[in-house]
Amino acid sequence: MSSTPRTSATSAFEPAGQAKTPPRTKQERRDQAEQSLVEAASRLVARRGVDQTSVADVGTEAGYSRGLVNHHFGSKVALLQRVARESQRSLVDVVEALTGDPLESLVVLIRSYLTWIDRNPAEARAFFALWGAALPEESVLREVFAEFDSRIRTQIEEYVRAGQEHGIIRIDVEPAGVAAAITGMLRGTGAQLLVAPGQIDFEAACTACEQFVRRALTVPGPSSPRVRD
Amino acid sequence: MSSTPRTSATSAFEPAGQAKTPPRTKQERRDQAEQSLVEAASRLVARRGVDQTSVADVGTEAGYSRGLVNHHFGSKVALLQRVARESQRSLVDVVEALTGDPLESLVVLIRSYLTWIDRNPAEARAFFALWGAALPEESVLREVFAEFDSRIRTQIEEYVRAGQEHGIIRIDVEPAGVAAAITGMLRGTGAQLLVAPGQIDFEAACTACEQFVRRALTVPGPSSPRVRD
Amino acid sequence: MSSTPRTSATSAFEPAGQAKTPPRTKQERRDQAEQSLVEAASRLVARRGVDQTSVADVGTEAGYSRGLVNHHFGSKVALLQRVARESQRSLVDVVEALTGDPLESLVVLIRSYLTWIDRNPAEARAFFALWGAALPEESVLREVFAEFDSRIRTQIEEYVRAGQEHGIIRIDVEPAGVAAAITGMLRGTGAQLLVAPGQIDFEAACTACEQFVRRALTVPGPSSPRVRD
Amino acid sequence: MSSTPRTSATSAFEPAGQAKTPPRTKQERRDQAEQSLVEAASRLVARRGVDQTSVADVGTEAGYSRGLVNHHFGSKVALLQRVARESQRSLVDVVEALTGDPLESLVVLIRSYLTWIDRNPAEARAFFALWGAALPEESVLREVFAEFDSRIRTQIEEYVRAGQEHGIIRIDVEPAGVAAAITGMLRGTGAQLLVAPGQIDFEAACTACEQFVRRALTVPGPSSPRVRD
DNA sequence: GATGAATGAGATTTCATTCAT
DNA sequence: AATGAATGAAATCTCATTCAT
Repeated sequence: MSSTPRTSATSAFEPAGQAKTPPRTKQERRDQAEQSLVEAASRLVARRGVDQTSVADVGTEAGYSRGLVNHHFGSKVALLQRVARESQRSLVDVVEALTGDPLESLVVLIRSYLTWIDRNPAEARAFFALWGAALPEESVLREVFAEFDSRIRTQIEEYVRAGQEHGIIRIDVEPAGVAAAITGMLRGTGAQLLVAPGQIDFEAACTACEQFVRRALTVPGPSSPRVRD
Repeated sequence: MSSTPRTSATSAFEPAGQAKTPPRTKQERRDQAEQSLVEAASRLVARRGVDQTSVADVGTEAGYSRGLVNHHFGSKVALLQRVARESQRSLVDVVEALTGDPLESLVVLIRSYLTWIDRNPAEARAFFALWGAALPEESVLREVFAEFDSRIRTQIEEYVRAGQEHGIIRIDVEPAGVAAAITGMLRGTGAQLLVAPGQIDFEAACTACEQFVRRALTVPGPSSPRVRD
Repeated sequence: MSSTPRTSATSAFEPAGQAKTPPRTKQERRDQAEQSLVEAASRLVARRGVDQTSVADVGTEAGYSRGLVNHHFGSKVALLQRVARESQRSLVDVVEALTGDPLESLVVLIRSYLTWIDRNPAEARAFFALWGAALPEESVLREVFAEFDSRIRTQIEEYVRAGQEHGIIRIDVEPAGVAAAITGMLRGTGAQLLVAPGQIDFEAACTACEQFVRRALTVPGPSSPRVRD
Repeated sequence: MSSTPRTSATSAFEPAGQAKTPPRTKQERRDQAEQSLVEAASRLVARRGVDQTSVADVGTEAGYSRGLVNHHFGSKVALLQRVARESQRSLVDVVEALTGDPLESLVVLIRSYLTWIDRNPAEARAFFALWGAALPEESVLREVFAEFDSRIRTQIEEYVRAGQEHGIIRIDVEPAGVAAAITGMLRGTGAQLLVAPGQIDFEAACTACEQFVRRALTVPGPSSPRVRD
């Protein structure tokens, strides 16, 4: 997945699709079991939520026994944190794969991310369910997502700053604020797609988000006031 | 808008703060108890999340007995749906109170909403925790939020359409898409404020959101290409 | 109901059918409410059993409030004992109404009782549900039914003894044993009718019970060995 | 029959009495725990009734933890159905072990069954308490007992029919009706023994039941009109 | 490495009862 | 007389975790 990030941002969101062939060594078996458990947990979290998913169910869903989660991860919290981190991979991959024109990169990011949600609703829902579970004050997942959000914003911030340095992005915007707004727009729009899949016109929402970013950041041309779109 | 607390929209964000005096009639007692339970549930959901909040805790937090929630609401789900609906009131109130210039109204909406979150983090966190809990596929809260999100988007959509009819908002934007993008931006930015309160510069994020909307929707002036901001 | 016992044993099992006209005096209102509660309890016990019937449900089913049962009866146990006693009335009435030839009376009793069950399955089921609840060692209803069963058996025993004195019933049967066997046969056959209504041929079962009693008790004729039936 | 404990029918009424030694394999542990739980449930149901027996009590009574019933049976209903089925074994065993003269077999059945009740009042009371709990319309146990009663009646019916074919039982009786009457007599008489143990003369009741069956079914002899008894 | 038997804390819910209205 | 708000005990069931196999 992350080995071909150049071809297209969207390709980073393609399903992994590894075949489940019986591995040889103990370490491979161990890794395979853990991976199966993480994926099973992701499916169940997407379906029922964090607290309605039991470790026994995860073991069974993965095709193993009720006790395997604790055997491998020690506790439910550890499993969830692992699942949360894995569920962030898609966004990290796409953000880190952005190249070229900083402004265009941000526009591509928006479409890539929303397209990933649209095409991988199960994985996306798992991510959002975990993120939603991180919102209460005492959530054990809060730190995981606080760190992660921070990294994403920092990346976007750097793109904005680079664009400003290259004269591609207006200098009268605050990079940190823009990063927060873009990240928020992606999350909030994605969440709406998942809460009511049929009610939102994906293309219209995606286009609007792109317009927001492009028009807000494009340097106003002195002669041609028409913003390209 | 947040500087003029007299308007009804802003007042909707003020804490309720009614004193708990022993009421006379049965109906008053009933109403008071239910209100106390809803507020207690809101506090606990903000703190611990939906599933880590027990109905017994809610009763105790409200100053009553463990069994009162079921006496009044019949089930935990019914209570949560009630809390979810009440937690939406603030946003509904502010959206419905918007008047005057459609574009300015939308900009005001953004600042009002984010300011409300910044100033009422407990209530806001309750709302977001419930919203997060609505994301899994089988969540009993999904329908409540699907309906609610839809209403909010419809309101915003109407503002956009009105602005287009009055020549204040560009006609090359899709009202439904813009509504989804704005709603998403508010939700996602608000959520980030709650996940990592210290890491986000509220003013910068708020300003960026305002810029996104104003620049994306403002009709490009023929003589003065500089978009005001 | 008990005012016309002579016409036919079966008539004693007819439904009471009193109209529920608003009564005048307080005492009448009180009696009417209690009667309504007892009947409601009977219906609910027949439907759901003793422990699955709550006093609140009884009040509601009777068309009153949740609290009326405790207001009138003080406790659930007191209500149940009252319902149990009322549910025994039908059998008591029919047993006490028997007249004429003792052997024929017993045969009539059998058909009357089983017919009552067949025609009043709701009331009958209430009686049997209460009787079933009396079987555990520590049941609060045990004494009520022990007394009642004893009275029924004593009545039957007297019929048998009277028949023996008149030379109509064989003297080589033990009246007490016969009374227990007849009572048991009625109860056990009735219970089967209620457990699996469709599976039992009422007429065949009833006839068999009659044959059992008639043939077991009839004095063997010296010249005509054929037992009449 | 009860004087010859070697026959399999009677042995079915003997207490199980296996010692509780710690088993080796998981399967043995599982079976042992389940058996202990079923027996504990039987004891408690006999003592307090179905609804007054909690699954936690069953676990404790069996010498295990509160949660084991749900671990093994999943629900209280499943446990009760299992207990009901096990409690029927004694009667099934004795009915299926009957051999030889059909009429005498039925007479033996009566004494065997009532004797079992008299000697094993705890197990018998459990069976009857469950049977009593099956009488309400919506009881989850109804089907279990409907099936069971049907099987018993069918067995008895076949005996009657066989007796008629061999000329041992009168042909002017309906086998199905007789089966219902005999089953009912056993149940109802047994129940009375349990409701008021001291008030019933076991021997007299048992003898009366035997007389009922023998005299009702015996083919009237042409030369010797005296029915033997 | 993997299983699953067993535990016991804790969740939701039901409900008999008390008592103020 | 009647209502129903409120309580708190107790029920069933879920489940993370421990541990023997």
